[in-house]
Amino acid sequence: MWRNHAAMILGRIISNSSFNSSTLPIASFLVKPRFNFDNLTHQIKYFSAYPRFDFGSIREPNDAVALFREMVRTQPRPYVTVFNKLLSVVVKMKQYSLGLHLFDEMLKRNAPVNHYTLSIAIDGCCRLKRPDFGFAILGIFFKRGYEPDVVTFNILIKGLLLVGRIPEAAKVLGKLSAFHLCEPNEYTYNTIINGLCKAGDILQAIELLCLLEKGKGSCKQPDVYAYNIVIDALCKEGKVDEALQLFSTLGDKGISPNIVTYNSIVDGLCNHRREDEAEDIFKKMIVCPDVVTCNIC
DNA sequence: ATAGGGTTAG
Repeated sequence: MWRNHAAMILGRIISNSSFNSSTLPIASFLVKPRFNFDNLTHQIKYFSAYPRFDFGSIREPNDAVALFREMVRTQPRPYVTVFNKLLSVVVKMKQYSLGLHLFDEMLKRNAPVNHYTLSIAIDGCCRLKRPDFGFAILGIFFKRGYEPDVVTFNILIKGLLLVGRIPEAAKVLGKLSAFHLCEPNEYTYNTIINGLCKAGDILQAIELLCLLEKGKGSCKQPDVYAYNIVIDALCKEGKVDEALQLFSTLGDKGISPNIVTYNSIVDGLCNHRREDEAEDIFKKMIVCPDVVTCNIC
């Protein structure tokens, strides 16, 4: 939908003005290769007793399993970061069950595990819509003497929101400070703002946003992510004027809209037959890179 | 020392 809108608006702009594409600089030609010490690092790695594993070659789940088997029988055993990297690759492939299976194998085989590993595993549970399993893994933290941090709790809160357990997510947020578990950060609040919006409760999301703007919630001012979430939700709800209103206040708040902000606004306007306004916004958007371009020249 | 979390669209 957005591509069609963008193409249409671009067509309008190009037919109304004269852009000169020949002035675009090719900055990379100006950058001469220089000596750097990366080669040295590479040599150290090359001669290291610890084998490298090529995670870039993983194309399908079976590749990950093969690499995992190789890793568990390699001596000396690869670092915990290497296992974490593999788990993370599997989760990014959306192979959550496989990721949890490998995590289970790691525990059984006494492979190295730390709080990163546990957080990745909890993320896998949450994405499978089983935050309860995630909380079970939280138990392993305490059993092994690791401390969950704000990232761990953000993952769990997101997991609860994903299955619509909003009151429990709010309860967890409250306990973070009450039990001195960790200090919520911008990720925490943005996760909750997003959860509220996706559940259709934009009003409560805006309420939280305003609370944060007033400096409550012991958090920094809301960032561009927070505003993007609410602006997009308003647009999708058909409240495009409210979205525009919020959008127009960003400058005063010291927030630079980014490509996501513009995409949501332009899409919202076009979906309500307000192409002229979309075109104005679109023009403002493409002025920004021109400034950088001129500086390079 | 190849590690974990938040936004749109496709």
